[in-house]
Amino acid sequence: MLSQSEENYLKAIYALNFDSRSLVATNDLAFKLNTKASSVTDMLKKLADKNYLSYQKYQGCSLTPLGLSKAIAIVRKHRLWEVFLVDKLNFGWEDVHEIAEQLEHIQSNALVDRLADFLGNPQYDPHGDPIPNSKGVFPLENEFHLLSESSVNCQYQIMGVKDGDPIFLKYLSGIQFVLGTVFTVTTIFEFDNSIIISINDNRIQLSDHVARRITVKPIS
Amino acid sequence: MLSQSEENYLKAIYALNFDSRSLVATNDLAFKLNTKASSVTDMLKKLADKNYLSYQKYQGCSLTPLGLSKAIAIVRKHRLWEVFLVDKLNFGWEDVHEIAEQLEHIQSNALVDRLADFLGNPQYDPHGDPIPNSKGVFPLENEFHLLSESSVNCQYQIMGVKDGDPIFLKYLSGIQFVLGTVFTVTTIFEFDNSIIISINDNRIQLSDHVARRITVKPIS
DNA sequence: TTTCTATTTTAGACTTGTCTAAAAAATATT
DNA sequence: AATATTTTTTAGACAAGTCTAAAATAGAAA
Repeated sequence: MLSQSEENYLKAIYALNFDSRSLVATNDLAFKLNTKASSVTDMLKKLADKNYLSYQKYQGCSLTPLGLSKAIAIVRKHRLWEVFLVDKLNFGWEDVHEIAEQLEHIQSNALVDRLADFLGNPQYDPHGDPIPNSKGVFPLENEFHLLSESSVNCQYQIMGVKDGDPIFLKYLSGIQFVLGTVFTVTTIFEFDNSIIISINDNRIQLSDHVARRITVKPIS
Repeated sequence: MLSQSEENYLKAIYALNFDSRSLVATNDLAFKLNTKASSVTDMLKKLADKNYLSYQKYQGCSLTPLGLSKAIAIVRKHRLWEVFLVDKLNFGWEDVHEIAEQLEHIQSNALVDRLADFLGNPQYDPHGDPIPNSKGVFPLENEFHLLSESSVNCQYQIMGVKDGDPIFLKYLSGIQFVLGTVFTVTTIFEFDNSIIISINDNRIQLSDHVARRITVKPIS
């Protein structure tokens, strides 16, 4: 059985390295978890002892299959609860992250599975992030890509936002830029990668910073 | 802000003494919380410092208004989540307590209030326990109960029938047993729970089967 | 009223998760 | 290659919450 802290570490390691390409650095984890590197070192030793991750002094860590499955289970819970909060309780999508951070630690397999059924086994959460099934398998990937990789004069639909910051989300809602919105890329400025899009005749300029955090789907 | 442990202590004190009649003993709390008396003493000091309860060495404790309102808020959350689990996720009412014990600690006023709305602001949980509203006020108790739970020599008025079967209703009218009828319980036979009532000097025997389907109100 | 017993508190220790400050290792710079 | 810088670990401390064992108190019995 994992403590909430331990679960948060596994989730953070997964988030920093979900493609399992390289090792996760102690400092990066400390930053992500808003804690100190020395605390991270202590926890990594403990989780390595429990076989949730492999860890070599000074080299960083990576999840074992056991740790990975735990991390994915937590992600599944988090995203299902977000769907519940938005779809059933009518929360705004920018307000649900903090509550889901708490709900994701509730321990009960039956609860998660029944919740998923109740919600109609959704494949994506309100931010457009994929929800793994009870076996940890993610829905098949589609042709989504980042807005920062879009092309001039193409039409796209916004499918997800890769940043939970409420201020950012509020900014997007403010400019009518919400999940499902259809728009056209009008201009791309090479020198800073900022882009101009048009949403029903409104032209809006978005920085590269913003464009890198938005997932879009090309419209046929 | 209260820790989960602190919340559990407040809830346990409330449960042991919700009529605020007397002081709660350290040992009783230790038993209820499945912990040791020494741990309880430590926590009582801390909660008294924070003004959630009043505590005198060797005398026991009782909740302050602040502590009481916190305890009631936790009870509200617990019972609302139980309704959610049973009504929406189709859990059996005997399986929900453990999960609700976890959910009751989720911190978000908006969540509780929206959950209550979503559930239709229920007044009772699946076990029949009353659910306080967001201000901590419990639903008005009505003194109705089943005729099968009546006492000998008490006078009652019939308030409802929990069975729509026309033959049953016809039988009741036949013995003058209609809504509003006042009667006295004369005898209760322990061996089969059948009872004898008298309606203006007529004595009538009713089976437990019948008594379980009739709601009564005690007369002053 | 004194003694016995049950309850409660204190004292000191342990675990978890965190911290600061200093030491060690890895990496970058010159 | 030697030095400087950054990253990471160690060492030691602290708060929360718990425990055991011993001491203090309250209430009951003699």
